[in-house]
Amino acid sequence: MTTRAAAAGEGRNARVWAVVSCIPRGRVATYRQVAQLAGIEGPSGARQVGYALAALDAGSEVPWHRVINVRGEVSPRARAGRENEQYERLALEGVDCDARGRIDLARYEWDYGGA
DNA sequence: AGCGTGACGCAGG
DNA sequence: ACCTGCGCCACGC
Repeated sequence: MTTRAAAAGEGRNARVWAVVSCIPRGRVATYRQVAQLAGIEGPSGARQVGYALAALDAGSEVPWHRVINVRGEVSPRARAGRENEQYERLALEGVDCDARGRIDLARYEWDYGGA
């Protein structure tokens, strides 16, 4: 599963995790946004972020649940069950989604420039 | 040194 | 608004 990526040796994934850790509670950021803040520019930057989060270790202090896709949805993962956890964690922070499982980005998207 | 794994975003229809 | 195809990089074995 290629997890536990660079637990000690920090590479690009650590960069992503650092950015995600900066997302305020009650806010969400898109993969694309995290990629940009992490300095990963490119058409597939968001994917690189997804890879980095996928490599995150369970029990990590990184608020990975605050990262969603541009549609305002939780990206479907390989392992079923975790997806629900993400929505649950967000709900605990006051981030709700509609019946379709979509989060209002206009309302919850992290505005790093306004803080 | 090479292959498989893995949480996306955009353009086009 | 929805669906489909394509591009992409880091890490473990």
